[in-house]
Amino acid sequence: MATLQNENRVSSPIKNSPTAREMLVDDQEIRRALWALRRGPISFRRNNVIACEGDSADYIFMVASGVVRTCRIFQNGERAVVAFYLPGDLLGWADKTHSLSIEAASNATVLLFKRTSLVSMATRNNKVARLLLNLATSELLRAQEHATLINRSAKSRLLHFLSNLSRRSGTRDAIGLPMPHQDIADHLGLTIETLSRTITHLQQCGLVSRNGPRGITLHDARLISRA
Amino acid sequence: MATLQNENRVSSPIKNSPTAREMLVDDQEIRRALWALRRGPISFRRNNVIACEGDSADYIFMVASGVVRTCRIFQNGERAVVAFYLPGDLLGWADKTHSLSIEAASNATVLLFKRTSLVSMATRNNKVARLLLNLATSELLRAQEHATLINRSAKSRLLHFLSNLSRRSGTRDAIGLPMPHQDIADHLGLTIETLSRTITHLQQCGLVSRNGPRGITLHDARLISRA
DNA sequence: CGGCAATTTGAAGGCAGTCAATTAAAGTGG
DNA sequence: CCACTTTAATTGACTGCCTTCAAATTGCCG
Repeated sequence: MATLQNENRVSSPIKNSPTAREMLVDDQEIRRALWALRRGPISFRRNNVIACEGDSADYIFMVASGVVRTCRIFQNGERAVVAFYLPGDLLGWADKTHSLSIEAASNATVLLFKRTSLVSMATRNNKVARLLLNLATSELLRAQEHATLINRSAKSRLLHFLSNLSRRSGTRDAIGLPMPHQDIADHLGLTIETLSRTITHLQQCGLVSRNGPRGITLHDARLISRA
Repeated sequence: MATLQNENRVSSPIKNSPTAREMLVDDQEIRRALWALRRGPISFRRNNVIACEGDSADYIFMVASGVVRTCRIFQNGERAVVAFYLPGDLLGWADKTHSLSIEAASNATVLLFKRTSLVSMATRNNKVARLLLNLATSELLRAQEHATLINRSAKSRLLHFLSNLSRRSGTRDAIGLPMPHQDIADHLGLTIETLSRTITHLQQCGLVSRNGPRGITLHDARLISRA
């Protein structure tokens, strides 16, 4: 399909950014140092609010299990899901207050870190400093990458999302979508109807197949970033 | 115009994030410390490439004058302008290589900072550490804010862009657009035709007025974030 | 003044949105 | 375990916003 090959980049520029999980596994020393600062884990059920827009951003969160989303609600009731966070991801960077609400997209458990503690530890341990900078940088890259979807078709947006999710969650083929279609639609700037139709379309193109409404298998290996 | 009021947020959650310029002005000590590390300034003419996608990200850039843009080119020749950077802004955060090309959107001069030098200085001076973290955080917020435009109308996108540009450039009313329409269109995910039509539309609504093709005056004070 | 680039305006078509109805799945209580 | 309720997902017909293609106009710089 010509449109497809043209619209989608085969390579992923994010591949050089190790996930939080990878970096933490790499360095036991840092893990132990950070572990001493943690609060939690705290459990949240799906759709529970972890932090509100405007709340003081005293804590940084790390997803331990499940999926967490950041949202903005507009005055007309529309919602934008800015990002999803998977186990190992760190979220909640902000200067003073959270600019987005933080919510559990599935049942989830999260760890809390006092922001000032992280910063002061970073000034004593430059491995921690590099880790934090890398984490912030990789989240910036993800956000910028997501922003490039603004002028792309529904098909492109969905393929981008699926291959990203596949890579980040570490599964090479079958993806069990851990969040409802409405969340994905609000993340990609589509309606749930268009999302459903686009999945069907990709299926007809032979790019994906479905295992029930929440199960999707990516077929085209080019769409899966090589680890 | 009901649609307008509903679609656009009156408040800007970014207002709490000081710009690089403000923070640098605030603290002479940090300014002097960083100034010692600078290379440059280097001048670039409009459309000159400052760094290519894939280049080793050894240096962080600070805009001294003019406007710098970060871009991605797709295989079909389409371009996405991910962000614009104004004087005082820091850009080029990356793990190992730049994931976007960095180009001069107008004639511009930039300063260079060796990334490893910045990081090691941050581990010695926690004011510098906080500065860097704040700068990275505020850029993350801008990128996330931009990503929320993905499901909004052309009018919303343009108003968002204009009020942001007005606030960041420090001008309260008349904005001299420092970049061509094509750059703005590629940034907002629109065509230049739609951009032009949308400007005309805003003018007919009485929200803006024009002083020539590059000059725009915002009328509705609600759209200008209060400093 | 001439030539080129940038912007504006017009007309027609396409992709995604809206509205509405159906089907499937998940949660609840008996 | 099954009937019932509620939520989530799919499919269809139609509308609308933005794009595409084309042409005219303006502005800039030699």
